[in-house]
Amino acid sequence: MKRATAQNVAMEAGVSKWTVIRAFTPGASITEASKAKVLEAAERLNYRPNLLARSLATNSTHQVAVLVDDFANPHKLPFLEKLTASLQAEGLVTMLININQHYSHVHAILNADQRQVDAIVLFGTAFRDEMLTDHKLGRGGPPMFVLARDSQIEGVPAISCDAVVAIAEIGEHLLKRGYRRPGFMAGARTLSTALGRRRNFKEFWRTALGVELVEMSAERYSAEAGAQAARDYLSKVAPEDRIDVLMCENDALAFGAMDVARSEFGLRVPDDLAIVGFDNAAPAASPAYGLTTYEQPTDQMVKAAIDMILERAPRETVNFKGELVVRDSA
Amino acid sequence: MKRATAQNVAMEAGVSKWTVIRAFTPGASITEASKAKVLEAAERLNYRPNLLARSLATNSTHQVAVLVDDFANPHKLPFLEKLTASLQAEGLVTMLININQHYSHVHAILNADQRQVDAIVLFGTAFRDEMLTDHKLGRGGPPMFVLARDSQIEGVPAISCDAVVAIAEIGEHLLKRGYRRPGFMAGARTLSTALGRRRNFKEFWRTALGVELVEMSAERYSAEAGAQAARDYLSKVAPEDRIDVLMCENDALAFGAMDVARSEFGLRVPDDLAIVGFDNAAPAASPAYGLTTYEQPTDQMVKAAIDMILERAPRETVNFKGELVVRDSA
DNA sequence: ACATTTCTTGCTACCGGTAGCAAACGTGCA
DNA sequence: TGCACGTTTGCTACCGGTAGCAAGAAATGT
Repeated sequence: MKRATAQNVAMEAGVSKWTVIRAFTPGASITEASKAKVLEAAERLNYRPNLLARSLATNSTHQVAVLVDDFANPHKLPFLEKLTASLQAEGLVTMLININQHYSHVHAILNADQRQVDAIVLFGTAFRDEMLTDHKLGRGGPPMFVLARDSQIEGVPAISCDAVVAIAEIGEHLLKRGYRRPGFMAGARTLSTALGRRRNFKEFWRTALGVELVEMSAERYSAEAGAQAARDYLSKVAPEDRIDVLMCENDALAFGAMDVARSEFGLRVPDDLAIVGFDNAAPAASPAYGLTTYEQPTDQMVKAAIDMILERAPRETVNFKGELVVRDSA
Repeated sequence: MKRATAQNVAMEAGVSKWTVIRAFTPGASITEASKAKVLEAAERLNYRPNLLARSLATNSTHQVAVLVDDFANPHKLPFLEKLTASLQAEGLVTMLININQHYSHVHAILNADQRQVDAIVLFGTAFRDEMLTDHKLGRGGPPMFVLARDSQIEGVPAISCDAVVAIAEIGEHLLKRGYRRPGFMAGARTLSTALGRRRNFKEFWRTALGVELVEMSAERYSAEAGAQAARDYLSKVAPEDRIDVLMCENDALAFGAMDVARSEFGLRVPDDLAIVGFDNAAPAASPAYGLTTYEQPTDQMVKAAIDMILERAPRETVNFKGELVVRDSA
């Protein structure tokens, strides 16, 4: 059984289809009498307006594509929750696109564009800027934004947490606590994102103490990859030559590293090895980890992204200051 | 600048718009010559077909609404990853809808329906069956499915993990390990879902040992709520009167309970209190928790859901057997 | 009572595609 | 050269709404 259209309701109510539309358009010019008549007929036929047809006519879908490529990061879930809730509060709906080996960013952007989304939010880490600059959508394409990562892409503003300030805060804290042999674990060696935090952290120690950073790289941004990278390092380097504090590019890596340090190498955290993460993912707060980490100002970031999408704010890169969360691990 | 339409390309290439459409329709009847001509003109104008218009004409959007209401459960993320990836592999796109206090199931279903989605997947826990039975979409509405939960709703098949078998397996394991004073922590006392696992578990112990289950309820399905529920119980009951094993309705609750038991009450897990979860969320595998839990057959479930959506399988409730994952906690 | 203003209703045209029929085209064969 | 046939192309009608104009109805003023 096909669904009822405005035309069907119109016939049922004995009016024209435009009167039916008006009955469903808030603030439209229509008498109470005909509105009631239409609404009753609509009820009888179980009429629900077709938003697809409306979108086609109004040239606006109220849909926002959100591209996610690192589901391994547990922090994605609460962030996604806030993002979807805030979008919905503005009458926007989320098209969630999973970027993976079988579904590239370019593919996703093309698809989202053809579905006439109002905006595309790149909410991930694993893409290279070149991917996107190569593929300009040209005229009429939806505006794009990068969320929770920086971006050098021309015409694609980024909404992110201020990495310079964050790293400086973390560095100062570690310095004050007396750590002197720092290490850094990056999540994916090839990405320009990784370079940001790493470079800042490296620079910090060089300037502060003239000390060189020990660098290691995990294959991906996951606890398993972090565990493996830590295992590689710890089994290679003798206890007396080891770093005394490890900064991980995100919490997922930190959890893996801490697990390995404690259970496979019998190290005490923070006494033998201090660990710092980034994101303040849920398990970080648990006494099982007690991870010192850095919390991104997700509320502000989400708000800023939505303001840009709705053109309530200028579409330009913005940074927000996050907050250092000190716990037991460092 | 507005985007180019088939009509624009047609004029540019000196053909009719239908020929342009054919150039973009695989297998359509068109000569190589005109196809090349059209494609070249399309390239010049940067033409991309409008899927909205196509959806309106073909009456199929290739969009599936996925309603999620428990973002607090870390297990949702990998599950969502699989679901979106599999949908995309079939050419379907995910409309992610966040159900919360400000956005009800009914609201979400109405919206998804008006956007003409091809199917609606209820991927959550917090809804009551009545909510949905009350609100039948009537003729022409998209098919609905319940994923990872059971459902008694008429006409809404459920794809879930067999709770009876799961609870029996867990019970047998605990019995064999010698636990005799069982407790159960539910995530939300009011929901019928909760009743399933709880009832089965209760029944199991009653039948096996004639023992009564100690029941407790958390406010929500989150680590914090689990922690609070455990705190309430442990501070109320003297050590000698306590349960010796606690089955939690999901891992998130178990993590919170374990944290509290160990760090606030100095209990050893599993010696003083054994703990079992459900879902096999990522942190369960970590040595920090080593949680004995039950893994749902997510791959099978996702596949089954998609087969039903695409009508490759009959649309009827199915159950799949999961797997007990024994670790240190029980 | 009649002119004028305002509100309500119906209309045409349009959004950008798809479906399927009919005409135009090119080709093979007698 | 003429005819039948299959292929290619263009056409009308349609999907279900929106925009904005114009005619008709009702309310207001004098």
